[in-house]
Amino acid sequence: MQKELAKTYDPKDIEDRLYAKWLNKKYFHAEADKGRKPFTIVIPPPNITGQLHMGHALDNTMQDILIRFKRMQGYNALWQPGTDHASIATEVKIIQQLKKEGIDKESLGRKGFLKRAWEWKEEYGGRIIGQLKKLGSSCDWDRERFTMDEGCSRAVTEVFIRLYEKGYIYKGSRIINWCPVCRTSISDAEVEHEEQAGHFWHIKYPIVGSDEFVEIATTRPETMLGDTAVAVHPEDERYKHLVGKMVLLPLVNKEIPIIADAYVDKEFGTGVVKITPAHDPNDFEVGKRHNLAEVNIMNDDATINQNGGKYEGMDRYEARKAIVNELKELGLLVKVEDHVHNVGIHDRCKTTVEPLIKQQWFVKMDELIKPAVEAVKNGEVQFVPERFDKIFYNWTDNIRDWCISRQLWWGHRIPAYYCDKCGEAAVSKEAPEKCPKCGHTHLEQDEDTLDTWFSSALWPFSTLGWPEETEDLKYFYPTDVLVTGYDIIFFWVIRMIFSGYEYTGRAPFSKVLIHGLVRDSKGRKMSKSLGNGIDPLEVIDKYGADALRLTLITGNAPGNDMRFYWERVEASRNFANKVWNASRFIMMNLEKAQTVDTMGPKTLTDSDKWILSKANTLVKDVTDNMEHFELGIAVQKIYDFIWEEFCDWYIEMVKPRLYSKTDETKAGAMGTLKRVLTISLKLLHPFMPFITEEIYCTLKDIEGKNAGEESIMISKWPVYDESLAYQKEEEAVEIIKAAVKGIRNVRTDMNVAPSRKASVIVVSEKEKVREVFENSKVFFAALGYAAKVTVQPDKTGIPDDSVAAVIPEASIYIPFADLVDVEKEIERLTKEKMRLEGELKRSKGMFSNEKFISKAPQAKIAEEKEKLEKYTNMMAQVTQRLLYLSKKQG
RNA sequence: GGGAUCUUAGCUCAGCUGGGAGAGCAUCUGCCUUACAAGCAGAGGGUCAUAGGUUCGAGCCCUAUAGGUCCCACCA
Repeated sequence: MQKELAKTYDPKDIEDRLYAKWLNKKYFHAEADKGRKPFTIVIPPPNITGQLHMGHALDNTMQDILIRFKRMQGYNALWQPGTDHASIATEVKIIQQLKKEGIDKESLGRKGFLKRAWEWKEEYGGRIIGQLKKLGSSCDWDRERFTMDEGCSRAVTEVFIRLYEKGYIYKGSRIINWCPVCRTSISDAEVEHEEQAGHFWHIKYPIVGSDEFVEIATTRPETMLGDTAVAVHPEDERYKHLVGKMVLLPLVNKEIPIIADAYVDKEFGTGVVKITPAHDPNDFEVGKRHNLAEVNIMNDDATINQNGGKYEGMDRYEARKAIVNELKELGLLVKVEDHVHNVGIHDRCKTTVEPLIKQQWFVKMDELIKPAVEAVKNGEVQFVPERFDKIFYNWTDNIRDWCISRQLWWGHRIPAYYCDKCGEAAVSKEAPEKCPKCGHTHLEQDEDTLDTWFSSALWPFSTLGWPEETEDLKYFYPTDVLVTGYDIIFFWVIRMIFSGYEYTGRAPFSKVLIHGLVRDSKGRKMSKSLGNGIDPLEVIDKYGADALRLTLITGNAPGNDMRFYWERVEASRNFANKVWNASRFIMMNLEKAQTVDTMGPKTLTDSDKWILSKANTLVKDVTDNMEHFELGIAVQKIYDFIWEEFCDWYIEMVKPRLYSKTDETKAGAMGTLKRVLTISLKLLHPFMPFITEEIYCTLKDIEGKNAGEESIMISKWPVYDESLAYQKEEEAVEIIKAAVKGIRNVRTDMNVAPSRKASVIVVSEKEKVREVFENSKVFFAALGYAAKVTVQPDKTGIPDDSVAAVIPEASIYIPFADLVDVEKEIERLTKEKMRLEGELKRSKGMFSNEKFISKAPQAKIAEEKEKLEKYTNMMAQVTQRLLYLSKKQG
């Protein structure tokens, strides 16, 4: 430990060293301990492919603040860390890597591919963990987990089997979202919608046995290859007579029926819809209702398959062109309109999703979701801010079954085994020895893996040992808060909630703290393609982790997006520097005092009591804000207190006492400085862990006491102390502050050189006020640039050429013989009078309103009364002085 | 089409259950005062989007309007 603080604050000097110390001392580690109350947060596991971005930095800073706060409050705080295997993201990465080596996935085979993937995980999977450490995250790294580790995998299998046996997991041939680039199915949540400018092609389908046509309009003409009907609304008079007839599907030359279905909107397009059950979710439903054939026309890479006849092998967009051209040649293309429509794209690769019919595994959601909805309704799970429960309901109210199978290799392989001989499917933890139906001994496991969110959904309890009833699970579960961005409520939060209820019978957490996105300075999303991302590590490197953390938290309300500005980081760094230097000042004096031995008894002056009282209130307010997750407000209060009250006022007030050789209250000043600094550091620690630790530890060393406490992060969070509520002293110091401000204003107005001192005469009729000034002369003189301070009850002996600063309780006169221009002084006081007139008007207005007096709460009325008195008093003084001056002037 | 949210100082944003408008940055003025120029002391700048309503009292609650952002939704 260093004996004193370095001259200038350099985060690089301290951050890594302190983090290593914390790790070394095992401060982050938590063990189940029935004697203590737990507080648990599970980290949203970052992808192993991930690099720390601003979103992570914000998310994890918030979690670290909460966990450090609770740890200091005495909770047995566990921040459970880990990473996510991120099936698609990782698989894509590996494929890219292989491609560079000229290897393709298929030729490597499943086994070889997985070997490569695990190697990749070992090499890069820990990268983001190291970055989280740079940020200061106090995760219990001894407990680091991975969604594909043994325990989590066991949980996944367990859940799959339970749901299967309950009938909630089923395999079925349904329409799903297919990504032709990733060659896998994806869930609804993974589809983004994007408005695209497209076309509306109007096509004529000839009616069999007549010369008539029906005209249909489509945005995707290529799908006509898979049409198995044409539909009209049952009550559409225009087409009623056609229902039951057949049309000849052009190009394919197949007869398909005209059916009636209420799904068709009479007003839209031509009122006639082509039905392609295999490539459109709506048409799929219509097809089911009317027993239509499902003709799949596409291969997995979205090229046309053999069902497309001569278009076979063409890409879907090539085929579209070719088909439109041919229709035109045949005279069947009526017109082409511009049309803006929503296109589904895969959120990972931005490829246009193709709806396809495939055999997939699904989770039946309707029953499963019920307890989750109930939990949010009755408040067992609360979103912060509350409004996000609406987003939650919006999703749960329209829930559809969850497609969980993926045609990928990297992930949890589905525990279903198929008999080679009879095709029977068996779902079990281990591969069955023989087919339960025919006894055949050769079974093949399902090729598919599970949606990556299937395992993340179990994260709050799988990481604590579930399905085993471990001590950890019993003690740390349910967790307390989940902190995450609003962008993954659907993917993750909802799935964790229903999973928690289904498998553990309880909500996985009681609070969900939602934050927004960190955008660039222009308000755009940070993205790789725009190249506008800011690397948190670069910020840490330039300004320190504390500055980054402070920047991310200040001025940010839960659920709201924020913009990133370098200027704001700079401001945060400046604050860190402020704290550093104030601490340095205090330590220097503490050290000096001990050697010089001029310390008297620990007498506290008004100003000591004032700052202690302020600090005490701060403790209460900040604690309260933190309990309510108002982190931005909390840190703003700490910031203001430290900079304004503590540094700009208290430290300045205390200087004359420290520098004096005879002041008997010196020891009280020292004690107060140290005490308030300690409180401030503790309150600030969750937000700025490094700098506070460095100062705290150094401070201890100098005094040589409390050697037992070796780190601020395991020190006790301050609590409100009734005995420190010095109401009277607070008021007294506020009077002095007002007087000092008044003098400073007057001096600036008069252009008085800063070096010039003057005597100051304080006039107040009130004895108590005079007493306050007498008691505070030491620092009042220093802050008020006074050579000499006189306090008196009346205006006796005040030179005419004085300027006056008027505060509610007193008038302060400063004689500036050569400087005072009486006319100018009159002008200044007149301005002040006008201001007071305005205040008085407002105040009197309230009291002339009978309803205010009869209906407003007593406290409010008393408050207003006091103000009225103050302004009346000030008004009297200003008016008197003006009168005197103008009389004197003639 | 449904829903959420925002509109507060030049810029970016706070503003807890309604009780005299705040911060950071920027601008202007004066200071290298021995903790800090990454600083100190001051100043200017806002009919809190608009129009109504509730209330003794509205930036805050209600209604409507305008504009922005976002989410959800099967309109071919």
